[in-house]
Amino acid sequence: MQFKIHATDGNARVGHLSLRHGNVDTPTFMPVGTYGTVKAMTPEELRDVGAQIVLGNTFHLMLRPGMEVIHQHRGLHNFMQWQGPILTDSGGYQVFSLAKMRKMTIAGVTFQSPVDGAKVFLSPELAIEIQQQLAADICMVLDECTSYPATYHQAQASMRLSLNWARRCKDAHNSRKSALFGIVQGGMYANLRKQCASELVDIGFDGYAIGGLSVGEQPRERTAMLKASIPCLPREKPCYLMGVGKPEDIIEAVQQGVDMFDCVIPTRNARTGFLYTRYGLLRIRNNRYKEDTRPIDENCACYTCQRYSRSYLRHLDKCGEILGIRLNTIHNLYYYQTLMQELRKAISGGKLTEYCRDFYHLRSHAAATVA
RNA sequence: GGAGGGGUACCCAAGCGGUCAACGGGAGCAGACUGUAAAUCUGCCGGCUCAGCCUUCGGAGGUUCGAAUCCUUCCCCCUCCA
Repeated sequence: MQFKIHATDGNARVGHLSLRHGNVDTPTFMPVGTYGTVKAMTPEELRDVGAQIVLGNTFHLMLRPGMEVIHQHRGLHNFMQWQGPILTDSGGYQVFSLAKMRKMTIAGVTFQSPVDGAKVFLSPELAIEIQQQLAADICMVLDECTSYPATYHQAQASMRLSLNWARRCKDAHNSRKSALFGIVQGGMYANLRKQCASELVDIGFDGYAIGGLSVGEQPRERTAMLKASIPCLPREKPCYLMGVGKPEDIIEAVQQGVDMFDCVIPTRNARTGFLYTRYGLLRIRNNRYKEDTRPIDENCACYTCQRYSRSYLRHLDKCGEILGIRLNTIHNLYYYQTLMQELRKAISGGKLTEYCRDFYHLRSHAAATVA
């Protein structure tokens, strides 16, 4: 893996990531494809929407279809027919999201499978082995995504466990074909974040992620954690903010120096009729769009906006038609990719501040326009 | 013509003397989703001067302290037999 920074603007930077299956321009947004598919999208549609790299999930894929099947396809790329780069999450998020159905020890996590209820064990070593079998371009260490709120002691214990696991992941990682990223934890405590970041850097990773955010905290807490963590990380390595976020969250984090993002929001919200526009959120289910013949966003060049009216999309949503989900997803992903492209352009041109100002300005005048 | 069954809020549908403004669904309206157990979940859904009151369970009348629930009668639907 190679990472080159081409331009900076404040803490923000534009870079280029060379991975085994292709290249990625940063800051980048990675659509989430937990089960080996970005829901409702074909790989061609993903590419057309501008995605350069997608996520897969260790935990879910090891349960279903299981590594035997993936192995028969010689990896996840062939299996899902996405030939671009893939980053796999380790299962650390499931430690958080499936908290009611797992038990943790220093050795690893025992989950109750959400598929059939069976006991499933995941350790740092296993998480890496599986990600290597998936042929991920970027593997993530197994971590504990600390829940929120957490006391200082809880956050500290959680961070220590994640560090222990990070070391073991580093030891287990034996393939030069994939990169390995460490993950900063530490709850909402700046000194824990700093400590965790420093110790990860001592271990040495190809890139560094900031995890355990967007778990219920206030935006200002999140920013504070970014400000605590990022300066402790090597600037020449990619910085990945996990699971974030909404457009405004991404803009904030890019200004802090984050290079990579992933989030289910554009895809999940597309399925529930929340569409993103430069003017803000548009809830396509709302009655006000019943007879609205305009596209979602008149300035959007996506497949959906080039063809379909708000009225039609609302109709599809109301009828529960699959096409509605697909068209909405195409739009939201296109919006996100365009946002990233514009951010890269703004940084390259040294105009990030202006870009951000315009972003918020358009939104503040949004309500009327989206109507 | 004869014998049965039924008419409940926008729709379907429970209730069969009080705890019923009336179970459930659906539709409708609004909201939420941040490394996806999510094409999911939540709230509202007769009216009002809203911790109370008013008008509702095909129509009209009656019994009762009290009825959507019992009786009488009328209207309308459905099934079977002639």
